[in-house]
Amino acid sequence: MKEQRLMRIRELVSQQEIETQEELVRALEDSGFAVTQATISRDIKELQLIKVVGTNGRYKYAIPVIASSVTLDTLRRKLADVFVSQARAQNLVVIKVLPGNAQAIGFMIDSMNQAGLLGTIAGDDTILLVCQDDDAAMRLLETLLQNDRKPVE
Amino acid sequence: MKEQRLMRIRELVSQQEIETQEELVRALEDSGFAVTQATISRDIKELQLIKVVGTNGRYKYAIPVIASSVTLDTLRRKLADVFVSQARAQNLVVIKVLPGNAQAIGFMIDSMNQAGLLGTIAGDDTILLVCQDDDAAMRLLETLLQNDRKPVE
DNA sequence: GTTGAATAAAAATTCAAA
DNA sequence: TTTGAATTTTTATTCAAC
Repeated sequence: MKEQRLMRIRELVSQQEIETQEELVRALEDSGFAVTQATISRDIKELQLIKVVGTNGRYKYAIPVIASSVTLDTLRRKLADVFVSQARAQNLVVIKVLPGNAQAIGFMIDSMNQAGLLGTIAGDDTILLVCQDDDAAMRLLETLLQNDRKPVE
Repeated sequence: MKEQRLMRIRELVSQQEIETQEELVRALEDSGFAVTQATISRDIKELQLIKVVGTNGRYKYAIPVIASSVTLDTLRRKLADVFVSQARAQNLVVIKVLPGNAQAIGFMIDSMNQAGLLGTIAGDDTILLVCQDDDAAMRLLETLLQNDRKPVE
């Protein structure tokens, strides 16, 4: 039942302006799901829905852009597809990819707003990642290239 | 004073994990800004910060991806830099750009989650945008290429 | 227009239960 | 593991002041 409810929540949130969890409770009721605010609060956390300010200045729930486009996972997969080599020099990381792919990957990395990553420059097949310090650079590399990891739990 | 505070909030939020507004109040205090939670609540709304679920399962404030990276404006500027030609055939839009730039632009367009845009395919210098219908295609083109517009107000 | 104190409103969590 | 009732915590807003 939970699965269906979660799906319905996504639908509802993307279709109509849901301002509060209570409102969502009511909308779900209309859809045949009887739950309380407590449950909805958990659902929202699980779905990673966010509360954004709409054009009318009021809050509403929304599906985050990051969830719909650039996830770490899609980035890793894409990177794995075009990856050529990787090197680190202190706080700098240089990643080489197949020709023509650097900009797209660079942009994806940029979009992730990784902590400790100061900036990204991409040419045709090379991406330069400028990190805050050596440690941040190491962590970033790990994060990006760790695409063999099994989901936890 | 408010301006500086807003900027500092952005900084704080992107640098450290701020879980609640009270925490932000304290962090601001350390930075020399004395404000209450009420003000922070307004600031957060104004900055359109969102509360997201972090990797540790706890909530934290964040700058929304759409606001921090791909705005329509940055996309238009970038597109203007590399734009070569544009054509529409019914619900399809084909944009030609300088060699090696199609993927990055395609990805940016994709990230914007434009309504009516079903999908994007990018090669080396060509981007194909598949829209819901002719109208959506026309509107998308307008949106993308309208880089001569003065900021309102 | 901006703010804080107080308050209302909303959301997260605890705790017990199934 | 999932849930609701109750509760706590957090956040938004009201209202007065500046």
